[in-house]
Amino acid sequence: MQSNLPHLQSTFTTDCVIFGFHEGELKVLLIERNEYPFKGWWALPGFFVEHNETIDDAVKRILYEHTGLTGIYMEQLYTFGGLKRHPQGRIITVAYYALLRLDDLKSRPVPITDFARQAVWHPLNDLPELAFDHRHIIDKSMAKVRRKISYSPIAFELLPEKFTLTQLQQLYEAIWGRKLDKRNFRKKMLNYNILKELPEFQRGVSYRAARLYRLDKRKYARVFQNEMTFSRETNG
Amino acid sequence: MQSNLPHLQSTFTTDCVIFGFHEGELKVLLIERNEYPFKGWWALPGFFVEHNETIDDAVKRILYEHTGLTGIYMEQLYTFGGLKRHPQGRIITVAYYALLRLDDLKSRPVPITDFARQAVWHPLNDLPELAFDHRHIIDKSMAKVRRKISYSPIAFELLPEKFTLTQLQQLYEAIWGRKLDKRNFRKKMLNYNILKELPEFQRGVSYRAARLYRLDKRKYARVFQNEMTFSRETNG
DNA sequence: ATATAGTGTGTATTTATTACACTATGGTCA
DNA sequence: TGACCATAGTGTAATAAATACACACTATAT
Repeated sequence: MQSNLPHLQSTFTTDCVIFGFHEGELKVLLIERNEYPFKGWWALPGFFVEHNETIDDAVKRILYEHTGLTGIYMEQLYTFGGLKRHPQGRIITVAYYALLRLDDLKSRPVPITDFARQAVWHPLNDLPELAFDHRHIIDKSMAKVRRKISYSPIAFELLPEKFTLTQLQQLYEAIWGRKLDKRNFRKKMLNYNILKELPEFQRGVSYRAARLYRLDKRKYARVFQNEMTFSRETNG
Repeated sequence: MQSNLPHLQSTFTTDCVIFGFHEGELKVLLIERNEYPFKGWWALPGFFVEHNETIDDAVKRILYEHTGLTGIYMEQLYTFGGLKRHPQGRIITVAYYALLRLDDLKSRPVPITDFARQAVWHPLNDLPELAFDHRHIIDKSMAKVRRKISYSPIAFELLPEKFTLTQLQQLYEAIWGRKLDKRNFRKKMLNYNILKELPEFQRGVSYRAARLYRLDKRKYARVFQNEMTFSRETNG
C-alpha cells in the first residue's frame, strides 16, 4: 500500500422499504418529496450516504428519523444502478428493507423531515405512482420477504411483542397472498417450539378472547441456524 | 423534474467471485494485483464501474476479460461499504458471484490484464490471504450458493453440458461439505424430471462407464418458478 | 481369469403434509 | 338471563416425502 494515492469519493444513496402490518394488511411508509428531482412525488425514504458513515448506519439514520425508533430489523436488499434511474446522472442506490412493529408507532406522529412534506403509511396493494425506480424496489423487497419468511422467523418482527396465532396466520396470509388452513398452521407453528404460550388473553374484543403468545428468544436463535421450512400448502 | 441540477457522479467498484468446479473441488478465480493499493496481493477480479455502463455490464466485462466467455451465469450478491475497506477513501463495491463450466475453459489460457500479473484458479478451501475485504466477500458468496442450490438448479451452471449423476452428486457434496446417500440422491434428482437421459456414456475411464445426462431446458424453466426443495439429509 | 473401481438399483420405516368440520367461549343485546 | 354472534380452538386419517441401508453388475487393465 502506498501513501500518495488520489483520494476518491463515492456518491450514492440508500433507500429503505419500511414494511408494517396493521389490521391484516401490509403497509409501506412513503414520503412525499419536498425537493427536486421528483418534488411532490411519493418515494421511499432515503438520502445520500455520508462519507464517514457505513451504509447500515445511514439506513439506521433513515429509520430513526422516520419512526423515532432504533433497533429495527433491517437487511440489505439489492443495489440498483440503472443508467437512467436518477436525472442527475447515474447514482446508484443501495436498497434495504426494514420490518417494523407498527403498533409501537401508532401513538407517535410520523415526523416530517426537510426532504419530505409528509410521511404516510400506504397499503401495499394500493400504492401511488412512485419516484425513480422505487416501485421496482418495493416489488423486489416484497419478493424477498415472501421467500424469507419460509425459512426464517422474520415475520415476528412485524407483530407486537404479544400476539395471537390468528394474527400470525393473517400475517403469513398477507405476505403470501393465500389463505392457509387454521389447524395445519397452528400445528406446524407450535411444533417449531419457538413460541411461548403466555397466561394472557386478548382484551377488548366482543368475542372469545384468543390466547397471546410471544417469541421464545432462546429457541428462536437455534431455529435461525437450522432454518425452518414453512410449507407451501395450496389449499384454501 | 428540473433541468439545472448539479451533476453528481458516483464512483464505485464491482468485484466478482467466479466459481468453478473441477475434479470434485470448488475453485475461485483470483488475480495477483499489479497496481496499488494491494499491489502483489491476491484479489477478486474487479474494477471501477464506468459512468455509462450498468453494474451488470461491468461484471460481464470482468467475466469476459478473465475468461473470454459471455453468457455466464451471474448474480448480484451484496454491496460492501465499510469505511476502512479501501485505503483511498470509502469506496463501496457491488459484489457479484458467477458460476462457470470450468471444463469449457481448460484449453484456454487465463488472460492477463493490465491490472493483474496473473489469474489463477484456487481451491476454495485453500485460499491465500486476500486484498481488501475479499475473503469476506467470498465467504458470503459461498453461503449464498450453498443456500441457493437447495431451491434452484444453479448447480448445473458449474457442470459441463453432459454430466454423470455422480458428478452432480459430488458437486452438491462439495458445496454442502457433506456426503449424500447415492440412492436417495439419484431417486430425488430424477424425480424432479429436469434431467434428460442421454444415449451416451462416459469415455476414457477404466471402470464401468456412467450414463450421461443433460439438463432439460423446458422443464428446468418450470422448476425455476415452483422452486424445488432439495433435502437436508444428515446421513453419511 | 481375476482384481479393481465405480455404476446402478429397491424396500421398509419414519416423518411431514394435507384435507377436512365441529364444539367452546366471551361479549353483546334484546 | 338467555339467545346470538363472532371468533377461538381442537384431532384424525390419508397421502406424500425423506431417510436408512447393502449388494450385484460391468468395463477395463493386468
